[in-house]
Amino acid sequence: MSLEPLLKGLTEPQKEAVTHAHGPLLVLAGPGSGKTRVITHRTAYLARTVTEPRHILALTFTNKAANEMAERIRHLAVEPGVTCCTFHSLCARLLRTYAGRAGLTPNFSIFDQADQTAAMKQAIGRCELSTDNYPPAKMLEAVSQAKNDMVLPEGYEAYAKDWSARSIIPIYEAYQKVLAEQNALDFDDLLLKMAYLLGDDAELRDRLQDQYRFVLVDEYQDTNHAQYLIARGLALDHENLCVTGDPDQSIYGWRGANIHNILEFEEDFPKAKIVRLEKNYRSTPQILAAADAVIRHNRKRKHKELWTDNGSGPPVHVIEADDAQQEAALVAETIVEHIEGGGKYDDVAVFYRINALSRLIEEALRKRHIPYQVARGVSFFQRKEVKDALAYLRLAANPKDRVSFLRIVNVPTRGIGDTTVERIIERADEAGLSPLEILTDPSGLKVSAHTGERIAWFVGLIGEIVRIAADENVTAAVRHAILHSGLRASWSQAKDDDAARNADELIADAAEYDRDHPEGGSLVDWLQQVSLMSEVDSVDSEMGAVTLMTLHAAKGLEFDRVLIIGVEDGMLPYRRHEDSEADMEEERRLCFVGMTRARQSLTLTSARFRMLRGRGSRSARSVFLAELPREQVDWLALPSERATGDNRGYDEEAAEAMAAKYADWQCGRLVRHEDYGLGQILWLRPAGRGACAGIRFKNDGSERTFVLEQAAAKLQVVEYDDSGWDS
DNA sequence: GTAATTCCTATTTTT
DNA sequence: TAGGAATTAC
Ligand SMILES: Nc1ncnc2c1ncn2[C@@H]1O[C@H](COP(=O)(O)OP(=O)(O)OP(=O)(O)O)[C@@H](O)[C@H]1O
Repeated sequence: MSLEPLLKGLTEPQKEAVTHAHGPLLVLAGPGSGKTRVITHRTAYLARTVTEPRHILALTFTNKAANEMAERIRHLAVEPGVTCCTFHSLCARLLRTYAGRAGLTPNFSIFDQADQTAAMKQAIGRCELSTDNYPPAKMLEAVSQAKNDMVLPEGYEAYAKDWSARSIIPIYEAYQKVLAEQNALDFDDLLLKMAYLLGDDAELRDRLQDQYRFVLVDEYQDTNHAQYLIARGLALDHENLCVTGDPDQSIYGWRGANIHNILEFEEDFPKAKIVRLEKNYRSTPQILAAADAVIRHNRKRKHKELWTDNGSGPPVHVIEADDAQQEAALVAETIVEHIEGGGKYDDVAVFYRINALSRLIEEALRKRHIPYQVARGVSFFQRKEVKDALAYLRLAANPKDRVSFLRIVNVPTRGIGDTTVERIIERADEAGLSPLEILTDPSGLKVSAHTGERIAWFVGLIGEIVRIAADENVTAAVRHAILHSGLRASWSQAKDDDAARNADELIADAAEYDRDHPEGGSLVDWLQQVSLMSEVDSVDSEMGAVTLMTLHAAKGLEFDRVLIIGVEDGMLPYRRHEDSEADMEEERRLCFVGMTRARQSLTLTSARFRMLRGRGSRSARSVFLAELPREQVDWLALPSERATGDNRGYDEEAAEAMAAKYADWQCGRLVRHEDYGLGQILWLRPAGRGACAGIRFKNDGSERTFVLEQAAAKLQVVEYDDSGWDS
């Protein structure tokens, strides 16, 4: 196969990026402009001209994206050998291969959220602190943030913003110790350890640079500092690093993603070539115009032109429903009409800001017999029964995994109760051994003969799993764990059919793994794959079903018809508490990402009233709806059936009037207040018949809230000043 | 040591 | 509202 077809379907700038083989390259472009396509074709091009497949590393944001890319690369007549995966799986693989250099053993466990919480509780306990004053979730958040910034406990003092933040140093230290003792890493450790290893071990760095002579990173705007160091470390000398991304689609700031990685790429790599793609191949002009109108309201951005040749489509739809049930029914109705018009279920996706919103939609779809799939890859593996089954396997793979041990020593109940477990743990801590090692030789444990028997049986079971995993395959080990642990029996006794079904699904997953890895597969590797699963991985775009997922999970995907639900003030933009403020710019980018997934038709819906957290709440119109180009949008505001008169935020005329009156008021704009001086608008939101604004003042750095109608006399907008990024 | 009950709280987004 | 955690009864 010649190179011809590889380059044929590309525009000039795309071709430029694909064929610019050596040196740093930044592809900076808006949605649907073919960034992922460039990465794919470039990989194929490199593999077939200047290097071999095994010397190419392509990093993606999700496993699904990695698999799809691998598939497309194959279709471009490239021999196998390209490494195509996420940062996390790359690091996990390398850390296993070079475990010794990183001070690990190759069978380390990877701790997910629940495991991390368990480990954190242990750590807090060891510090003799209470989880009341030091909530594990909060502690983990702080630790994760530090790790994303490559800060170790030793460096935390300088990193901590204030005195009180330092109080977590001993907890952070203890947490790391707890993980190390169990031969476990959390998600962030995978990146952090790899980044440090690359920085410290020049020999390894050279070796890896020689292995990966060309590095490509998609969705670069959402990489964190550790990922940045890894990418840079792998390309330090050859500088064959190609990154693509769109600052307007950075939506993981809350997880430590650093938008400056992409903004400062040129400074990091002065020799960088920059390619901009401005033509959108995905969406209709109507969708692009609407998305652009919204994202324009972000002040901290550089505008990018985006145009399309695509034919005109229907106007963007807005549906303002009375309540969430009605909204869900209308979504279902829209989908039914789509099918009656000859469309397919596959073409349709429903996005929402938080997972909880999927429920009503699911109900409505079921009522109309609409097939659907929910992107919930991860939560399957977080189900109690699945985690229980996995704990047996993880313990078999890594006997030091105390979290897994504690999870299932007595699940299902087998007569190894709290007192016995306490004694085991005590002994383990004294002897510096793992609980399982203590049980292997329980002579020093003062337990009854009966308990001793149970213990011996348990140790035997784990041993069997180890043997089966080594001699047979993963499927057999999983099946053995579920069957012989008594888990299956306990579920059928409790008539828990769901649990049994999920266990079967787990076995099926293992079977698929065994099929895909006729050789070279292992329990450790399967467990790793399971741990690093991403949310969208389970989505099948050809299964004849409507797809439901969060806006975050939608990144990088595309659908003919997109519906975004819950576009209400407080939901999108999301506000956690009534009085907290959303990161408006990131919320707006999230909305933008969702909108730009649509090829043909885009519908935004909202509900004036919805039940949430067990109580009802009313909400005002989202600013993002107000930012849409009114004249180009087909707007349907359903009349309120509730004659309470209590939907102030939705008073049409008031909203219109407010929009006109405060047209100049936008986030990021500078304002002057008679008393406080110069300030910047941090956020705006409708309130009653007017608007509320949060403003940070330059003089004293204070943040104050104003009701605009009341403050109008003292507060005014400073004339337009495009101060861009540094404002 | 186990099972049942109540209570009680936490719910953004995810690798 | 729903899930887990703690408390209570057996
Ligand atoms: N030169 C081209 N000719 C025809 N179609 C193209 C071309 N480039 C891209 N496309 C199509 O446009 C769509 C979007 O491409 P792609 O997913 O690569 O964009 P992207 O920039 O990565 O998007 P996003 O940032 O929104 O995820 C895809 O369906 C792709 O096939």
